[in-house]
Amino acid sequence: MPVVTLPDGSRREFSAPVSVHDVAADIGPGLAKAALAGVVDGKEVDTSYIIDCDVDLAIITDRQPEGLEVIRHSTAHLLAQAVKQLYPTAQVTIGPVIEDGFYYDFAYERQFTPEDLEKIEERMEVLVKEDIPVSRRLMPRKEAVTYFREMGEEYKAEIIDSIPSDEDISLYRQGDFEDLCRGPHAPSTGRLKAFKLTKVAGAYWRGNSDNEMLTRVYGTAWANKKELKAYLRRIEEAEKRDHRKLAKKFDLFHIQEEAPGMVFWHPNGWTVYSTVEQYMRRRQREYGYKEIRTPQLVDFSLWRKSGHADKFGEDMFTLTSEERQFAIKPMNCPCHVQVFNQGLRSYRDLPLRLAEFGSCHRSEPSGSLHGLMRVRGFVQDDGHIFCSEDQIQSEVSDFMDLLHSVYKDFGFDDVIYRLSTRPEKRVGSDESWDKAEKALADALDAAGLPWEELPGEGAFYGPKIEFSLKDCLGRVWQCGTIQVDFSMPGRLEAQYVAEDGSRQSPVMLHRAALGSFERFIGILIEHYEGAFPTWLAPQQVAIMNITDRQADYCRDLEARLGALEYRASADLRNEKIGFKIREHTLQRVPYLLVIGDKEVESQTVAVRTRSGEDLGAMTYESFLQLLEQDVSRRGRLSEENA
RNA sequence: GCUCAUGUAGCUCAGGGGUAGAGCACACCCUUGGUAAGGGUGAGGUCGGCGGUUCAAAUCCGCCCAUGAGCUCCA
Repeated sequence: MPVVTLPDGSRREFSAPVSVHDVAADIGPGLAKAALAGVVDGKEVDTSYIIDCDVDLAIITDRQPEGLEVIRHSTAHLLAQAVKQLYPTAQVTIGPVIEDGFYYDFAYERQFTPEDLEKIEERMEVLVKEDIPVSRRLMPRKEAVTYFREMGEEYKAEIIDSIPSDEDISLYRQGDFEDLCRGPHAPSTGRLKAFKLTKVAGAYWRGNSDNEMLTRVYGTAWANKKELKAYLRRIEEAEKRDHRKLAKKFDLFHIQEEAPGMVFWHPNGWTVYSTVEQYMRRRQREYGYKEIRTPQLVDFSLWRKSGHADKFGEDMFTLTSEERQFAIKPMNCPCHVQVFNQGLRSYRDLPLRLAEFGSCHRSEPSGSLHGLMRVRGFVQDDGHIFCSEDQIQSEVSDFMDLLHSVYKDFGFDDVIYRLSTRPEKRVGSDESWDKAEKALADALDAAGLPWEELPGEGAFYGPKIEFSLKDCLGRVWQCGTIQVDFSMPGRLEAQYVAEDGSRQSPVMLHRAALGSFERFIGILIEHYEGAFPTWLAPQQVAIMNITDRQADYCRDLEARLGALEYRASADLRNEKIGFKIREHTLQRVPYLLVIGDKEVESQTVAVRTRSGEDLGAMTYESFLQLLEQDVSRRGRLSEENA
């Protein structure tokens, strides 16, 4: 006599064991139709699961996130079934749910092509129409291994071996296809109504590049066609914002074959870049940093000493001159230690904050290059703080202050904090780690920030905080970081004289707010879709004459604004005003000044914004005030000032 | 680095074993026009590079380079 308690607290009593589906049907026919799975006493089960004792039950439909996962997982199985029918010698491996969809990896004699994808998707549609019921059964481990091995599914057999021995091995069958799976699954293939295979790609077995490469099929699946369509539209939106596309449209930068992964900045892009750089320079000076500059080429022996040669030797660009081997610096830290090491340092010098817009080169794998987001030549807004252990917390707090106000100025209000703590392999005493981890955590807590701990994810030389920001599409980008380093100062013999006259190694904090200028500007381009706020806009004001009669007045305005360091230029081309407005609006110039006889006569400017708003005629002084206000607000979303 | 795809005019793209195409951009001419595209004329390409097959290759084949999507990696 099972009693079923539903999430709303209501109870239903049954005279005999019932399935989840029966309970749903007892509640209502609509729910019975919508049920995809159930949660019995906290465990996800199929709708066919038999309840034979008193339980808590929640019915899962496609309205819940769990339901969507079931749909995606079942669609992955549907994909595998279609593949096995079309390519019987293909072996199935794994097919998990991922964000917005799923994938399935197959081992096959060749990689699938986009044409295969079309065929597979067609077959999936056929299988959905057939509405094949899905059933589950249990099998002892050994038997399961033999079962899959006999089917020629070596990978599946291997997976079973890695399942903890106390777990049941469950198999799901739909028609001619049976797969190892924990479940739950949709009750039949007919329930899968909105999916699309999106791409094929290679992927290594078990994610290890030493293993063979499988062929992976990616797909997306949703509760209904409408959601699928909305998803595809979202993808299109993101593609429109692609910084590589916008770079062409707005003439910001280019990358060419002869210098893969390195950026040729054009005047427009470089204006943004140098504005960001000058801004960072000013902000860091405010926070007590001394700017320095260190060499690009450094003898390989320093990289051996710092330990980078061992770990990253292959990924450094090297060259030989007069029989000496050099590396182009992949990072700035060892060079900053060299600056610290000049002269005898006292505890009174601490904390010493050194900053460099350090140009670095790393030989990133060719396949990983991606526009400005992953490059081989980049510039970090790098900084190193040499301090004592006691100073860590206040230094971290100060840095977070700086970082927040910087992010706000760039229009990012949403920051995610992650603290990575000691890994198994590490240097430094446990006491030092205790102290450093606590200092970082305390700094986060003191600022009242929500943070997540990533245990064991710290670097071997110390714990770190990573700062990620969310752009306007909700995408997360890791930019800032602050890392405690117990190792490098010792390796590179950095010392200071302590109060008691003894020699001590300082703690070194590595920190960056933007990460790399390249990547950060890439993020800015996508965040703003090329419509930079006025302080960053490559061109801030376009001055357009209606006829040649106003040319001199336009040139005069251009000169006056230029003298005040505004980026204004006159467009005196023999074109109609509508044409010029269209062009500069598309180029996202914040302010368009229309100059006709009326404006010359009254010595005013007619102002139009890039959003199409007509602000009417105003005096030059009024416009200047408007412009100044806009620029000084930077990218801040709220009215408060820096 | 691995897998698959792609590479044609400045840009976006069509074409495809037999004289290289469009739109936009560009140049010149006409037009001096008040808030998102005025008209005409013209110039522009060794079809990513190297090699092969062929009477003939941008087209088919091989290698290389770069790019794109993933995988691996990311101090």
